[in-house]
Amino acid sequence: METLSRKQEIIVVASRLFKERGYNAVSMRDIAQEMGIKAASLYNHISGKQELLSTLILEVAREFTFGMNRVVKEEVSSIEKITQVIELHIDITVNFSEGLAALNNDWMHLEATDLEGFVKMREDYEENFRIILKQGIEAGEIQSHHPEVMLFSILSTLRTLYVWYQKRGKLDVNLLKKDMVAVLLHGIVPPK
Amino acid sequence: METLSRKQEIIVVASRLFKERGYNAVSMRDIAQEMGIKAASLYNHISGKQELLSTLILEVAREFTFGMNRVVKEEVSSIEKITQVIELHIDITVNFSEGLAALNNDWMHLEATDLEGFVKMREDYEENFRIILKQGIEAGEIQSHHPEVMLFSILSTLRTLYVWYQKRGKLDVNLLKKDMVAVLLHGIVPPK
DNA sequence: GTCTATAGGATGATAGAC
DNA sequence: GTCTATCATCCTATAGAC
Repeated sequence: METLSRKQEIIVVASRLFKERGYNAVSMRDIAQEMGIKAASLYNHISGKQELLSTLILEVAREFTFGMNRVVKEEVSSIEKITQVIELHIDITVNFSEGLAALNNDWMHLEATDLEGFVKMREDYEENFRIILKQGIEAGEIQSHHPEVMLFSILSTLRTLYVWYQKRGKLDVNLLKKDMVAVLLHGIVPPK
Repeated sequence: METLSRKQEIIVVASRLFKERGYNAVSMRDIAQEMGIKAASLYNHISGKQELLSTLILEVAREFTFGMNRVVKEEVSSIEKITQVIELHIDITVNFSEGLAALNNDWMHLEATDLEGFVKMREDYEENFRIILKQGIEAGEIQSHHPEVMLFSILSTLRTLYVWYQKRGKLDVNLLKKDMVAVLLHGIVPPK
């Protein structure tokens, strides 16, 4: 239990450095120095640098997969599902903001087996989102624009949220959800 | 003139690799191998790895600064200015997509003097965009949501466009502009 | 759990031959 | 303009003492 706590501490430090400089620009010495120990000591708690990356990324990826699967099963309108997806992203941003940086920027540095699993989860996630949008279009709840443009537009906003959320002082989460849903669903131009 | 062409060739190869793996995961040996020469030979054309990064990033950053300054001077409505900014991003995405990856992901690896200049340009750019939004709100052209949410939402979509533009087969640029403006300005929900 | 010492290899860059 | 050879430094990771 003591080692588990120490391991977690390493992961927290590593995630902060990965976020600031990227996986490849952070050395084991950097992480160790930040903790006040020597690099060799890290290996008593973790198997290597790769473990840090995959732990960080896969934990967050599973949150997304789990959350999306929950939303898909709901028996509500497409608009309501999209609202819930937006809220899911904001919740994950608030709770896993450090891991999100690794997931967004360093996923390609995962080792082969982890990479494969990650890409699969990501594709499934996008496909579920795509289906929700298409169902909304069929039901007349959503504009019949090219669904890919909408999917991409919403997803890139939500995926980058972690960068911006920390730069501003931590905002009220419920207010942020409300504003974000409004802007992403209805745009910035008032109705005529 | 011959050397200039060779130099350009190196930059093209480097930008592709940087985009795929990130600046720190690409070695001079990787770049050289891709060109069929040895790493040492690269130094006849460029001063070092840093020059490749700063050349790529600053070229694109200047395009943004130049384009934004042009839009700001126009005597048109705020909505029209935002439309022009969206089109500016799409034009740059189409013409400088490789450099955009470096700008988005590896700007923090610029050396001190270049980094300073880049951050300044980026802040000025955002501030100009912010002013356009605020003017639009005052004029009643734009919803009075928190301007930061709108700014962030639009900018993160536009900044990530390069990832998505290449994944799909190259789309018709004018159609993309039209769809993008529609989604970003009016959202995805049809007017009641 | 942390240390020192070190293996074994990659990295950016230079010197000098051709 | 490209090569070989090489330097000095950094990297991840291991072995073994305390």
